[in-house]
Amino acid sequence: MGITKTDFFTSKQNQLANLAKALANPARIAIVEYLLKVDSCICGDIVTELPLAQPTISQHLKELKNAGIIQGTIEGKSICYCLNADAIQILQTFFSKIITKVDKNKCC
Amino acid sequence: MGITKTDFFTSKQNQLANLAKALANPARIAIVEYLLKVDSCICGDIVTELPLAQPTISQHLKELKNAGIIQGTIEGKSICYCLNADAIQILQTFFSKIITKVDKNKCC
DNA sequence: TTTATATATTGCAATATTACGATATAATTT
DNA sequence: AAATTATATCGTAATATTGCAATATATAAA
Repeated sequence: MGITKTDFFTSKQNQLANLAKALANPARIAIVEYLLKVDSCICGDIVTELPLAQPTISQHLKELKNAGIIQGTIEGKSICYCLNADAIQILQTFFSKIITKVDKNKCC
Repeated sequence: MGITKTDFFTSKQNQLANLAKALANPARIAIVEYLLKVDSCICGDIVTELPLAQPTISQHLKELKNAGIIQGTIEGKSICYCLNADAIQILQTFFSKIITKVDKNKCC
């Protein structure tokens, strides 16, 4: 069909999948890395930094914002974006738990 | 277009995006969580566990395996799957670095 | 060797994603 | 107010993803 069976999974599973989906693109990884480096910036800075058109960057920022990975604050005629550690913490916790719990000896 | 501009990004950025993409689906999150619980299992166990058809589970397992998140070992007529902590470690390291480096005071 | 069991592959329909040109919106500057 | 600057939205084409029925493959059991 092409539609994920969201209803059959828990809200936690859907939350993790949505956060992962927001980062499932190299341009959005690059945006996150850039924001980590400069702490905060405006959309135009990213357009200059990455080899993608302005509407494309704007769309990627929207997806990161919808997922809660970044936040945007209106500052005059531009919008200041920065990372939201809380959302990334959810992913970090999930992967940390896996790392500590995986028992290589019980693997096949 | 619908095609990611892979060539314009670093291999590290593409690697992180591909790992995230492998987990960007609640069914695959559920598979990972199930594998974490039972340490290892066969495809049929997951088909019983999740509300998806056998070909769909098989496809999800293939994607997780291609991304390096799980490994499969042939055991007679079935295939034993388990988590590969190394791949998940890459994501964990990335997110840990973000968490420790994000400076909330420099946010907008 | 026929049958059963376990998983993978193929083919397809429905939907989602990626990218961008054109254009809209909204605040700033002149 | 008109021009400029910064970002968002719309529309669209190309491609990718999701899910499954049908079928193929491959090993084990009878």
